[in-house]
Amino acid sequence: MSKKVENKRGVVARKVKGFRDIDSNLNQLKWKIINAASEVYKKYGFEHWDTPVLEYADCLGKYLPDEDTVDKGVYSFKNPELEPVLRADGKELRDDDAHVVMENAFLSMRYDLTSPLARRYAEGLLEKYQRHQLGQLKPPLFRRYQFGPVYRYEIKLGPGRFREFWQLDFDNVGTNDVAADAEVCMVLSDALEAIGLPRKSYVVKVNNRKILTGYLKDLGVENDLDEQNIIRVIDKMDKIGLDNVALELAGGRTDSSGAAIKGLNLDANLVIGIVDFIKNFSNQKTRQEVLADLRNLEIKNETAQDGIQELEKMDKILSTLDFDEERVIFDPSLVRGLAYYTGPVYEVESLQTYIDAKGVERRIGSICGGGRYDTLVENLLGIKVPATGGSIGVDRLAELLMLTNQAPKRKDGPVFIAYFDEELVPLYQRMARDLRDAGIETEVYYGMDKKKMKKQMAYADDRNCPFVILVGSNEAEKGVATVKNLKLGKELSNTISDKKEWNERVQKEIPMAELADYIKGEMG
RNA sequence: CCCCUCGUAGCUCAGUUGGUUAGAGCGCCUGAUUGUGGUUCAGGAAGUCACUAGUUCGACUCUAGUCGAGGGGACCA
Repeated sequence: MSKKVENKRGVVARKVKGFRDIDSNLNQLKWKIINAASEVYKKYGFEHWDTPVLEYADCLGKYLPDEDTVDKGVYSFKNPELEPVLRADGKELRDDDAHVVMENAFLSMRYDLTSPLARRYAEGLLEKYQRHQLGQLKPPLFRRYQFGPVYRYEIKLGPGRFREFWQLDFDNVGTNDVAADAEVCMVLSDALEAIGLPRKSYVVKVNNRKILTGYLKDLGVENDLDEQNIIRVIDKMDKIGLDNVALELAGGRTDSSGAAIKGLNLDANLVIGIVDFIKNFSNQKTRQEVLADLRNLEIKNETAQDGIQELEKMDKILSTLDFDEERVIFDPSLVRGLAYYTGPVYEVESLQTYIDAKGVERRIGSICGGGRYDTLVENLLGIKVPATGGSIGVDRLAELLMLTNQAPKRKDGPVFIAYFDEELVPLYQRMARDLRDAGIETEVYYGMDKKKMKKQMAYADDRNCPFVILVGSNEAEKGVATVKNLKLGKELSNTISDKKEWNERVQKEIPMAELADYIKGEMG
């Protein structure tokens, strides 16, 4: 560290914990993912929408903060502006003197892209119809894709787990057709392959919540809360294994670190029933085999039978389009933790592994998720609007590509024009403009230490510039530019130790008028 | 929030049972080369050993607490 300097303002520049600065390399990768997936989404007919980062807290879901702080993982605060309080019918609430009641509403930063979608959709309906007519309304079909940052106040941060991260969603609102669910699986698969994941390096896992829900009903689980708790435990299957799932369903367990995890204390028969169900599907089977197994269970519950039929329909579509088990499998033990899923659920698991810094082989795990959520809009409007969609975790996927060395190579920097003389600055700018007009990314040196050619070269090298253009008084008089090929120089540096020879082989004088054409030709 | 491990130069890390002046590699800076990135060579700067208190003649080293990081767990719309 250099000498300690007193900070006169007393401010320490620092990044907020859990948030990230993203350099140009990571940005390159991130936008490659976004662009490739967006093209696929568009091809399926989804439209590009954006919504604001801030929403009214009550529109975002079940989280209604009571204090001016982050609540249950959602960043929330009071709007500094006073606004009218609205009644359920959209009219302004008034007090006894007919004055509009004003308040500072709670605002929240979005924690996913699905809730703002529900808000947008519901708002559109509310504008067109009075609330009392909504009951008879056939909800219109709306299909959009959207990407952007979402925010969660995560308590424990870890690799690949941030408080600001990007999602890449596509959704169908206003359809109960299971064909749309089959399509979601195909979109996810196509998108991942467009991004560059090889076939068989990932698998889309599909299940239907209705099957488990119905099965549990047969076992006597009627209560929604019990069902949620059971689902949450089953969701941990991958992580903790079947035996520990059984323990958590029953009396609880003590994990390897010695921490006690309390169980759900379910009835022993119920636990056996659930474990038996999951056990059936612990081995990889074909979709047909899974369907046969499900039918053989002879679950009486109608909801469960619905779910099985929906899976059958999805299988028919997927099979017709040659989406075989290499891409999409059925896994009845897949549940996903989220409460709002009502039917088909999907999750994409990366099958790739990597070796971490300590030499341990690790798996990447889930990179996409999705499912059918038929009650999300209902929570806002009171009318049932079926919807289904999926989402790619952009940051997770970017990390996967980095860890498995599939990230694109570092991009070339711009062509770099070195500085020699103040009088030549207009010429430098002229050259830069001509190169840019020819479609070449070009930069003129503006650094503070212009006197030092070494500094300029080091800067260009740092930026991974392919060419440096040197025009001093010698070149200016002759009407030429010395073009130095940094990339070639890098290659030759292994074989040449003499500086002069090195420069001679790597540099060329080019007439000013031919500069753009020459560089264009060299860059291919 | 719970458990474990760790905190020494910008980075990655050495540092003898507690002993006098805390080291290396990489990076950075200067020069050989005042018009040139690599390589080579010669030099140089840089650390309150996370912080606070305690034990001790003496603490980077031991103890406690605080803060921070990593790993595991709980949670995860």
